[in-house]
Formats: sequence, structure tokens, C-alpha cells
Amino acid sequence: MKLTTKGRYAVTAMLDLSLHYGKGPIALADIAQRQGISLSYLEQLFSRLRKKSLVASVRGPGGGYSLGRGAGEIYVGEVISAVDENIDTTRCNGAYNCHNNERCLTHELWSDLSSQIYNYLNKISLQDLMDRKTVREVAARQDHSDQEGASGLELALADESSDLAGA
Amino acid sequence: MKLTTKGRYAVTAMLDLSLHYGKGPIALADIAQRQGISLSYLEQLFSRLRKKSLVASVRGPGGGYSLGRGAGEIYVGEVISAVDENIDTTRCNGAYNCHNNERCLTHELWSDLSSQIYNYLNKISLQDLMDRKTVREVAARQDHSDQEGASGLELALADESSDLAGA
DNA sequence: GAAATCTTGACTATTTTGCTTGGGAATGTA
DNA sequence: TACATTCCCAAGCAAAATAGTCAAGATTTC
Repeated sequence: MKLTTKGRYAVTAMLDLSLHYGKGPIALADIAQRQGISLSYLEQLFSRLRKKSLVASVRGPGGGYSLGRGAGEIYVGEVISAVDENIDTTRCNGAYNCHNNERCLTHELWSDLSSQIYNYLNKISLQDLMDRKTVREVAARQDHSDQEGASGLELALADESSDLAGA
Repeated sequence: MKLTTKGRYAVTAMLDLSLHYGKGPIALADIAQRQGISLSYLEQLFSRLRKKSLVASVRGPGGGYSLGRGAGEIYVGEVISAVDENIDTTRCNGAYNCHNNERCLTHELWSDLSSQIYNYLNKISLQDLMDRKTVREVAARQDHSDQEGASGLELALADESSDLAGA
């Protein structure tokens, strides 16, 4: 499997988007700042996410991104696949030509592992992540230091923490 | 997780070693030829495997490598860990400093995934792999074409009905 | 002592990653 | 209309990782 920061950034950004969504689209610049990801890099990732309809975009002032569907219907595996091209552990990517144009000794091992990982990640939705206590804690911290650092222009998200009991 | 050809080569080579072991040590050159892996590259990998006692070596003519313990007691996860340094999917490798010196939003997701993969691979021994029908088939083909030389024009890959990883 | 084999370290080519740059295009606001 | 704000896109690039080479040496068997 290819699990690089590309996939990690994508999932992190999508989770940030889920957490802050609710009152209109979220600008990438906000996500970039909160999650410490380069804006241009995020743009590239979101371009791919958009092509897979995982997010929808609105241009112009006040624009930004929103989720393509409900947070409960977007799965981590999809997000990683969207940005990482392939989520396969085999060298041949399932083509059975790993060695001398034939299947290598360990081909089945890697394809089994791929399905294993794929199944695992495709059972976890963004909503599942949002429901996790640790995620809410980190999110609250990030929103807090956001206000301190950015002279409090982007308020109105502190009430997020009172909604937490609902999970 | 880091799953590259390094880890794949290591497992493949260890499996080849297991399959051919029994009548004294196996020279790396044989494994390199059978599995299509560069000899010098294999040497590097086996150097690490030896440091972890996964293999034992005998120098001189007739020398080579043997398994450090029984094939049923060597697990795929160990082999990959030995050559790949870390098998962790988090950016911080578990150090909780992924973002601004603090835990990132998705830290737990990646560490959970790591354990998932780790547990999976650490339940599969080399003996388990040897017992697989597909492995024995490929091994038989490789031993056979070994005798014929390198051209290996036998086609036998159209019959693959085990379409697993839907990646 | 010569050949086979492991052992080691340095070096290199290639690919991938993560990111920048530099333009656009759409859209809301004044 | 002007203009700022946002998304959109493609090319390029430095650093890192990967995959592999090369050269020298250490052991052992014959």
C-alpha cells in the first residue's frame, strides 16, 4: 500500500472539513492554516477529491469546499484512494506480472494484505472519526489556538465543543 | 506503513529460502537468480535479516544462508520490520508530534491501522505461506524453469480466478 | 592458494514526495 | 465596472527515499 503524507493530509483535511462544516463552504486557506498543510498542496489534493465527488466546491468570495455527501457516507479508504492512485501492495498492482512476466512467489500475500487494509479503511467513515473522543479533543485545541494566533477574526466555532455530547 | 519492494523482496527471498532449505545452506546467488533480485541488493537485505537472527550464515564454498529458526516460527511481519526500519503509518512514528509538536487530528487512525497491519502480518509464518497451494505452484514453476535456463516461456497466468484486491 | 561465499560501506541513478510558482477562471461586493 | 476572494490547473523543482551498483575485504573449503 501507498500510505504517505499525501493520503494522511487528505484524510486530515477532509476530517477538518467535516468538523467545521455546517454554515456554508470552508476555504482551503482555513484548513491549511489549522492543519499546517501547504495551501497549494491542499489544492492539488482537493482537485482529486473533487473529481471523485468527495467534495464540492464554490468559487468566489465566501466560497470554499463542502463535503460531497454526508460525513457518515465518506470512508477513509475512498479518500486515500482518491489522492494516492493505488492502494495495492503488490508490485504488479494485481497484474500478475511481478516476476518474469509471471506471478511472483508472494503475490497472494500482498493482494490478501491489500484487501485486508482496504476493508479496514472502508469501514471507517468521517463521521466515525468525528465521534472519537481523541479527535474532538485535538479539534478543540486546534480551534482554540486558531483564535489566539489569528487575532480572532474567524469566530463562531467555539460552540462546537458544546455539541460534543451528542455522539 | 512502509511496504516497498525492500520488504517484499525480503519476504520473497525468505520464502524461497524456506522452500529450498533442507540440504544445507542456500547461496544468495541462487535466490537472486530464482527470484529475479539483484544479488548485491539481496546481500544488503540479508545483512539486516542476520542481525535480527532471522537467518544464519555460513561462509566459504558450499556456504550460504539458512533460517534462523523453524519456518513456522518466523513471521512475515518480523521480516518486513527487519529490513524496513519501521512499520508505522503515523508521520511521527508514534511520537505524538505530528503537527505543531502535538498530536495531529488523525493520529489515532494511523496508529490503529498500524496495529491492524502488524497483527495481520505477524500471524502469518513462512510455514503458512509454504502450505499455500498457489505458493507451491509458483515455486514448482520457478524450480522447473531454473533448469531450462532463463527464457521461461511457459504461460500459466490466464487461469487466475482469485481476483482479490479490488483496489 | 584459489575459488566460493558472505560482509561491509560507499556511491549512484531513478523515482517519489512535498511543495512552489505563476498563471487563470468564476463569483460576490461595492 | 472594478476588485478582492476564492477555486482551478499545470509546470517545475529540491529533498528524500528507493533500488541498485561497485569495490574491497573476510572466511572457509578444496
